[in-house]
Amino acid sequence: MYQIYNMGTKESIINIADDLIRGQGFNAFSFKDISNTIGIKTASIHYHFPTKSDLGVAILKKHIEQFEALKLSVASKSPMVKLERFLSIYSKMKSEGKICLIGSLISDLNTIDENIKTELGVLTKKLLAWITEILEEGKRKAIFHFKVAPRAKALMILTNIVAIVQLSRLTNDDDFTIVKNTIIKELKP
Amino acid sequence: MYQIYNMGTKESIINIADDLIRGQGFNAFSFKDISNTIGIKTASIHYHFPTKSDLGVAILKKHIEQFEALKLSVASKSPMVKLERFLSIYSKMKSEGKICLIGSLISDLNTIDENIKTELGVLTKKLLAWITEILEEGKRKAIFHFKVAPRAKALMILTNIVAIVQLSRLTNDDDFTIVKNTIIKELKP
DNA sequence: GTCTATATATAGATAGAC
DNA sequence: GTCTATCTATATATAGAC
Repeated sequence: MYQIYNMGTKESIINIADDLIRGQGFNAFSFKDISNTIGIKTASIHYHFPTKSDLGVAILKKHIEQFEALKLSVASKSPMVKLERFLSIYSKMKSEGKICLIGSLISDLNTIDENIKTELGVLTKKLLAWITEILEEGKRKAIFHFKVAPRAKALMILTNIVAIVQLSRLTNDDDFTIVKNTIIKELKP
Repeated sequence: MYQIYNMGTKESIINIADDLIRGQGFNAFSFKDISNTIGIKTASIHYHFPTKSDLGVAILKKHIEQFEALKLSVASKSPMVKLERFLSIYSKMKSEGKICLIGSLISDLNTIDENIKTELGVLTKKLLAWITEILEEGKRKAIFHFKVAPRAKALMILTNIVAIVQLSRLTNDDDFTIVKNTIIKELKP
């Protein structure tokens, strides 16, 4: 309830750091990078986030909130629409030359603070559970067809999209679209 | 042909740095980490590898050589054996708590030296081409069954395994086995 | 809330002795 | 080939003025 006004700087820091993590990685970005972009001294960033880990946790909490909002916004839609909405987030990401937060932080898992790790676990499990739900609903309604357990299929799809948004930068940008389309195609009879 | 003897230190540096990259990430590991493990001063490491990037390139060339050797060693085997041999590398990796070199470096793509990037591209494309060949051969011999193009299917499998060896550290270690088994299962009729 | 100034640590890298 | 010593740069973080 407090701090309703003047939230601009704090949010700006979160958004810029988010972009930096998903563009350079957590260990490669620095407070100076934020400083250069936003026009604020590094010491001032520490006023909003005492440590780099605190900033990391804040970014994850933002993503968790955004995920919950997305989930809610398509709750009444068909499983196919839900799945396509999920995949479209990665299409946007790809077009912006970024990778996803989970994919960026997971490779640094052994070097990040325990608090970041915890929130990353929360986000990843929520996302996986949601994809599992979408697949279950789609199977029940005979929209999706697959042989394995819904959670196993959700793991397949999540790993496909998290990795291809990164790998396609090296193999071929079109590979992103190929994988995205194949995910959909393999769910059809 | 030169330097056949006394290669111990240089190879040790490569092997330890390899482990460090696949455990902590390229930007998180330092020459001091190697120094602590191998018992050699950081300045001495620079004698063998002038820059950190030179070391990175050497590690990638080692992986490319090892890949070529693996490919050759199973050339006469059935497609299923080849695929299982490929997947078993990731099983070993998983049991050692490591991730793969491609998966580790790809998330740092925007921060690594151009020379490393080039070699990473070589390794990734070679691996992808090999998986594609295996799938083509398997399809021709009616051992594997899949609807999409072999290269598209290879992208699906590669992204599955590269990402699950990382993600399963957060979701559930058993998820690695689930994905590995699902890859095989989905290739059967 | 942002600044200047500074503390402290660590990074990659080089020079030159042995 | 490895060492000591050092350079330069940059990192996260803190103290205290404004």
